Formats: sequence, structure tokens, C-alpha cells
Amino acid sequence: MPLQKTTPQAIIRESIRVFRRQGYYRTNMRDLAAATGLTKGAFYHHFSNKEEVMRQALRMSIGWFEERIFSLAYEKDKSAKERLENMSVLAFRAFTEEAGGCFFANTVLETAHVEDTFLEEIRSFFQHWERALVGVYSQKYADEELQNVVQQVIADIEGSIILMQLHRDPTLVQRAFDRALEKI
Amino acid sequence: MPLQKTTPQAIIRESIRVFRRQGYYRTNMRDLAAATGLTKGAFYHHFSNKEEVMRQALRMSIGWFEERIFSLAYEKDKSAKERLENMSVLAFRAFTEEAGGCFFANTVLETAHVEDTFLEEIRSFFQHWERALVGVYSQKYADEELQNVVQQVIADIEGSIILMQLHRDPTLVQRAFDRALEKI
DNA sequence: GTCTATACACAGATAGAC
DNA sequence: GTCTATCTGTGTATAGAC
Repeated sequence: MPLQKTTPQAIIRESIRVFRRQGYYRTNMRDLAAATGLTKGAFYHHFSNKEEVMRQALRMSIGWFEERIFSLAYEKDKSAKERLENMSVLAFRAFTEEAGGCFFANTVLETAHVEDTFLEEIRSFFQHWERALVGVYSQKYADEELQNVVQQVIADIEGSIILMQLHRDPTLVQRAFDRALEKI
Repeated sequence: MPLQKTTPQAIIRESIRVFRRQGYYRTNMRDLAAATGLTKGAFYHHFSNKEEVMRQALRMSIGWFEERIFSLAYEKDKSAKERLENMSVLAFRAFTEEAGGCFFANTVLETAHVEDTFLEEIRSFFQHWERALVGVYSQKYADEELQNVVQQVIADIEGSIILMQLHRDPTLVQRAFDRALEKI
């Protein structure tokens, strides 16, 4: 075996954990390198700067959500309620693990006014989430009301994630998911 | 030579604006000083470090919300609906002005995992908000349901503030306030 | 591919002149 | 009370040895 070759994927995977906990500006290159057991010097062999790492971290995370969670909204053989339940279980886990909250929400609030470097990626995440929810709620609501319900569900969950981080209590997020299930 | 005396109050007032837009870590002492037309050196004559400025900024902001907004929940001569409407108008303005969103939510997400330096202040803000909403919604709901409604209203608004900053569209927040008014 | 060493910029904070 | 100058630490990023 070649002495542990560190893959860019592994680096990004660990970087997501660090960014999600510490935020973008507070995280430095030493933190990111150390998370994969590298030194700064070795880290720069794989990525040319922090912005690039962050962008790839956001993209990998979006891909993960699409593949593992949003995709559940489109399983045609299951009822809308069932699909929403399946998504909720995994989304709850994703947002509460390591108490890191929502990587994308964290990043909007931190960077939106300073630079719009990551806006495109973050918007993509929320668009996919919205589309998935429209998929399940469209059996009960339509048009403007549908839009309003979906927006409320997302806002309720994201707001509850903030409160979870403030009170260190994941059940606050669980209740938001419960409210989302009551709406269908 | 500008020999005008700069009051700590004026400094904090401007610092709030900077912190709310740029966040805590991204803001440096030069930014804060410049916001009141001072240099770093002069700034340090009034405050000994950044953390102290932030803490006082949070406290002033809490005081402002209590005085100007949450207090409206306790005007006994008005109906619950009226009181909620009055709060909503001003709160909407406060959260959307300069597109800075909610100073407290921004700060939780940015700092909660790194240090709990400001948790106490931020919790105080949300407690006062919660109490005010309990005051108006208690005429229609009670006990657990009341708690749940209040939490949903706050979460919905805070989540919508995130979406506002993402899409640069304050009407998203307006709709959250509309939903809050429909619940009473 | 990974390391150590280092260049360079900027941040927080202090000293002392006016 | 405000300024300029400066100290010290830390951050991004690069160079070059192994």
C-alpha cells in the first residue's frame, strides 16, 4: 500500500465538518489541514486556497443532500406522506448531527453581506429542497398556497435549527419536522 | 481637528450596524473605529477589546427591542390582535433594514460552536421575544399548544430572514409575519 | 505527497505625542 | 480624546528539502 494517499474527497469531507462547526471566516487553513491529519504545506498541494475548499465543500454537501434526502421525494411507489416522513427522518439527523446545524444557512448569514462568492451554491441547495417539498405537498395544495406552505416549512425548520443551537436542544428541530408532517 | 466628543453610545450604535452586516469575526477594529470616524487608537480609549464592544452592542440592541417592540405586547388597552400587528410592523422594519437580518440569529450561528461568550445575551433576546408573543397568543392558545405556536412563529420569522438574505427579497419575511397574524 | 521553514499581510492591542 | 507609530500574534500562501 502506498503510504496513505490523501484524496481530495476525504479532505473535503473533513473540511465540511470543520466549516459547519466553526464557520468560514473563523476557520483557518491549519484547522482544515489538521482535520485530515495534514500540515498546511501538504494541504496546499491539493487546494490552492480557502475559497476553493469552501466551494467544493458546499458542492459535495449539496450532492449528498440530493442523493440521500431530496431524492426520496420522487419515489413514485410511495405515498406523499411516506415520502415526507422518510425525508424528515434523514434531514433531522443531518441537521442535528454534531450540532452543526445547516451548513448552508450558516454560510448565508456569515457571508451574504460581505461577498456573494457562495450565493449560487447555497441557492442551489434551497432550490432543490423547495422542489422536493413541492413534490410531496402538491397532492394537497396548489399554486400560491403550495408555495407558501413549502416556504413556511423550510423557514420553520431553519429557524428551529437556530433555536436548537441557541438552547442546545435538538427536540426544537424535531418539533419543526413534526409540524411539517402535520401539514400533509 | 475634530474635537467633538464621541460618546460610547454613539460608538456602540454604529458598531451594531457593522457587526450586523459583517458578522463578528469578519469585523475588525479598524472597521468599528471608522464607522464612528475614529482611528483604532482613539477607539481603544473607549473600549478595551472587541468582545466588549460586541457584548455592549448586543445589550443595546436587546434594550432597543424591549423598549420599542416587545413592550407593545403589554399595552392592556389594546386587543391581542392589535398588539401583535403593532409589533409586527416594527419588527419587520427592524429585521429588514439595511438587509442585515437578525443580529442575534447571525451571532448564534457564527459563534455558538466556537465559544459561548455571547450565549447569555442572545438567549435573553429570544426569551423576551417569546414572552411577548406568549402574551398575545395566550388569549387563543394555552399550555403546550401555546408554546408550540410561539416557537413556530419565531422559527418561521427567523428562517424567513435567512431566505431573505439568500434571495435578497424582504417580502419573504413579510409573508412570515402575515402567517403569524393569521394564527391569532 | 508530505514535511519544515519562511515570506508577507493584517489583525488585536499598546505607547506616547499633541 | 484623538492621533501616529509600533509591538506581537496569527493568517494566507509559497519554497524547497525529503
